[in-house]
Amino acid sequence: MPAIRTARERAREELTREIKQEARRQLASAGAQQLSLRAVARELGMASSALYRYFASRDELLTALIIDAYTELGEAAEHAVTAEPGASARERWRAGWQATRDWARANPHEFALIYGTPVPGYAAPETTVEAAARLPLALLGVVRAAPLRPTPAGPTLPGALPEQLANLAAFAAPELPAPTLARAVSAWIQLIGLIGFELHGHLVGSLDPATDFFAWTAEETADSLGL
Amino acid sequence: MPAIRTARERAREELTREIKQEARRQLASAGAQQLSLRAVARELGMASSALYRYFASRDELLTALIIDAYTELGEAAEHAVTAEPGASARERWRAGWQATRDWARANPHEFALIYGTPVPGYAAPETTVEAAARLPLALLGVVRAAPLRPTPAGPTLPGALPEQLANLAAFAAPELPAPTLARAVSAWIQLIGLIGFELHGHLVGSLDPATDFFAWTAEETADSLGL
DNA sequence: GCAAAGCAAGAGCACTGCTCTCGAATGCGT
DNA sequence: ACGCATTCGAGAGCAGTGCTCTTGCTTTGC
Repeated sequence: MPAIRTARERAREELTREIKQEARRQLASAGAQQLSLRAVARELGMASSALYRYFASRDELLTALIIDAYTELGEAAEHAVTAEPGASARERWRAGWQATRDWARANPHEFALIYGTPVPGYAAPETTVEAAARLPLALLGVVRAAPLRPTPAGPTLPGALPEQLANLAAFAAPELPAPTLARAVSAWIQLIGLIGFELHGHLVGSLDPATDFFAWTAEETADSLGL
Repeated sequence: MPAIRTARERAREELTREIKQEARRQLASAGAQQLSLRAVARELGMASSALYRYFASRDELLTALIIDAYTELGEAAEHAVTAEPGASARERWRAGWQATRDWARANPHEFALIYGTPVPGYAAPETTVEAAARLPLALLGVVRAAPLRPTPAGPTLPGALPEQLANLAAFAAPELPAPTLARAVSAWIQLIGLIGFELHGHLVGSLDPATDFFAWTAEETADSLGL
């Protein structure tokens, strides 16, 4: 793709960006439910129908926002786990967890968009999975790079789980023992689940604010992995 | 409340039930997003405006469905953990987990409604919390009734967490040690988080179908609690 | 038996996502 | 430098939404 482009192409790109930007603003202030194409167009001073030259549908706009959110969260985590070169694996694990929670609390609607109920009937095109994988891969990177202490043997892996884990390990972490990989996936779910619970009010009246419980959970999962 | 009621009251009650029933049908087939008051009214052969005599708003109808879903899930779990009188604590734990997943897979939209993104701006009136508590209390009941094996001391409880856990224990499980209670909450989050991941497609391409991973997680959490 | 309360229905408002059409601006090949 | 095809913005319009208000009718309680 050449750096030199026609005025039309540049205008198109810029407008596409502006639309996403305005949509994101509305998303952040009112949530995905309330995101309205007409309101976006209104705010941008254009006809609502003109918007369809840039996004074929509301869902397509949302999908673009989903990818952006995954990417942003993934980058935040990646940056956190690599920020301190001399940091121990446990410190990097902690940093990754904290960065994830911080991002989620700063962008609750974006978090809900990617880890909450899928908004349309269910549209996760291939394009999203790469962006979606960045957070778990960043966390997994910490585990892979760490000298793992031995951990108590857990329950035996039932049924097809060893095979599933082997397939997963094949492209994500070939050197990791299957139980460790399983615990890493568990930790990822625990991370997202806990943040979701906190954000969606399921801990109100018990462990809310969840700051300390979150920190404890980070340590507990690190322990379970042998970090 | 007397068993004898005016025809009007009986009609009102019956219609309220029918509205919820039809709403639930639409919820189950298309999700909360698509639930339309007008469509419900249409299906029931009445004017949409008449519906507002029974539910003040769409959100109120949804809240009613939320309470029903919490209750149903809670009852399913309660039944599961008490079904086999002679069962061991671990077996009852397993049964509670399985029942939760089974219900969620049979009622994915209902599950998303209660444990996904809050649909309105955020309306969790007091009425919902009692119903919402049934599932975690049912699972906690298994832990309380069990003779717990000693478990490795986990990370120290940071900051205000001991106090939060003490408050929680005060009305939910006074006899449980704080770390065990914390692990129980973690297990609850793990349960819901894992089901959410499975249902919302976050495990596609890795550990989906999640049946075996789910079973393994149930064992792992039971281990961590000393069940 | 009658006033009061509860009720259903219709019209209507302000929205929504989305489509189609039509003139204007733009880019490319000649 | 011109002409044509593509791209674009805007407007009108469709079908649908949640919700309100008014208008009559039915049931209830005194």
